[in-house]
Amino acid sequence: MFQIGEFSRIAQVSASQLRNYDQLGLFAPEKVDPQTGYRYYSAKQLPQLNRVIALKEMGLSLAQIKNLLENGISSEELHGMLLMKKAQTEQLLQEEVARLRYIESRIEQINTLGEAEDYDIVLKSIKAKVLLSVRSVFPLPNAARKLLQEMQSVLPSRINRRELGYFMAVMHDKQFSDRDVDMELGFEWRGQPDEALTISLSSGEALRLRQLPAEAHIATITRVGHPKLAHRSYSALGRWTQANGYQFSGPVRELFLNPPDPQRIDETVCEIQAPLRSAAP
Amino acid sequence: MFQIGEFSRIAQVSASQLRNYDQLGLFAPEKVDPQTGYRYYSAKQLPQLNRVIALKEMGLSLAQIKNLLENGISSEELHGMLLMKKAQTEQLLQEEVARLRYIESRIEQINTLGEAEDYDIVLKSIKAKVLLSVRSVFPLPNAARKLLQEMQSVLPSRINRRELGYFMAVMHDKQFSDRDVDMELGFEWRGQPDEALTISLSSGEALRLRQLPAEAHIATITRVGHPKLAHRSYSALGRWTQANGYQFSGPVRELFLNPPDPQRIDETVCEIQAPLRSAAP
DNA sequence: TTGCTCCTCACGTCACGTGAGGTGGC
DNA sequence: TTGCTCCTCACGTCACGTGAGGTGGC
Repeated sequence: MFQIGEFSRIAQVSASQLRNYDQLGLFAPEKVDPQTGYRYYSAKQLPQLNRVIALKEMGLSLAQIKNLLENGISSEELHGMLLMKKAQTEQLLQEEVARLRYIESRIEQINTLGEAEDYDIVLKSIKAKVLLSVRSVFPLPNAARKLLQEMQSVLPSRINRRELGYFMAVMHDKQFSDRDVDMELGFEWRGQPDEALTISLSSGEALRLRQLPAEAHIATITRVGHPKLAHRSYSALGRWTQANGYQFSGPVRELFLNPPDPQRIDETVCEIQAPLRSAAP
Repeated sequence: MFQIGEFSRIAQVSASQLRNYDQLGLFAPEKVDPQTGYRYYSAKQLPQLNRVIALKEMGLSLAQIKNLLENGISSEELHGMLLMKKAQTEQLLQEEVARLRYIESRIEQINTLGEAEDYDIVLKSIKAKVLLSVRSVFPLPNAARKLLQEMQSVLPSRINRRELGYFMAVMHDKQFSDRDVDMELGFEWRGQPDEALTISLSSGEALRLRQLPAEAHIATITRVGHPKLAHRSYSALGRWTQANGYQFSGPVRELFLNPPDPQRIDETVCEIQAPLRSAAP
């Protein structure tokens, strides 16, 4: 018979772990001295303890292990549990790989720029949404600004303010440019979907409801300042996307948390959202 | 200004997280209503929050992030921290890979045997130790047993019992067999190292102190029963080692927790220890 | 008698999540 | 007035590690 200390040295399991397992009813000493409370373990118990350790090694929780040992699980059930655990572990592994790439991309950033970027890129996901928008090709940035102004003056008389969300732009061009931009402009729509809804504008175009699909992985960067400086954020997004093993997979969106106000254009806050997919390895 | 709920939706950070960050002094709302305690955040704060999220994503703790933000860390320091974090993450990644292999080997086990093994393999590490031992080629298992008996009768008169640890065997053969086995037999030595110590045996051989090196990675299996059935454990070790991406890297050891007693030979408890190295990929 | 080992609480860890019980703004 | 959102505690999570304060065996 071994005292807890000797047994813990043999099994390479701490004494506090052994006491813990005893208390949880997971693995009890063969004998406990009723006078002193001393726990005594036998060598024969080692295989039993090793089973606990092995199951723990596979990432099962102590509660799961207890359940499993008490109910004398069948091979099929264990097989099923292990398959599930395998999937979870593969997921975790992916996350660690992503984390590692993330760190490497930051190190790379410092190595090339001499410092970190002003704004940080964060991975998110977004649900499908409906936009009340118009799509058009804008020869110059000014044309887009005029359209927004018209929307802001026309909409309040036609629409309940509470049905509108944030102002958004969807960039349908593959290349970043500020000339002849194919862009969709509008507001998130929080009201009932109504296919017939049409709001005509002076240009002859009209705002209509359009779908924006959900995206499981988007890279976002939220920046403060004049929209004409957005290209820096775009190039940061591009570098990040490549360094983290992704590719752009759809039109980039801009979500304006502070709508661009001509009076306070330098305080514009905009989240650029780039849908991603994993790059082919 | 946004209330906490709206801000949490925009940033995709839970409200309880935001309250937590506020309390920790990590990221505070721009304004707090003194009457109601309501927290109000501005859109301009998003980049600041994103910095916290980005650092968290890289696996830094909130305490580290706070420290880093408060002391306005330099690029060099950040670079250093990231390199360290990278090493840690690579380590974690390795562990996840090992865990995954471990799970896969168990699934494989069930697939081929129809059930799990009786005994579980556990990875450990061991320190260097000294053995009071004799090395010899034993034609038959019986010869080894006789040697052990002689040691047990001779040693008590020559050595203080407290200087001896467990009985061990070191298998110097590459192949598992029970004929003409090149084996080292002896006891762990807990006393002072003394090169001159020599205990002669009737065979003409002598027990001497010998070094056993430390091993960072050993696969162990602890089994109960007659030593002649050990080959099952050896083949389990072999399968496991291959499935988990290792190779044997040195002589296998057997540690007898219950010394083999002819009267109770079926109660022998023995831990088989196989030193490992990573298999070339 | 002196170490050594063991015992049982109780609390800390880490980053939140989840109520309970209550209040402010449209 | 009715929801809705917010507030502050306080406690739970998970698997131990770390004392404090005390006792048993050679």
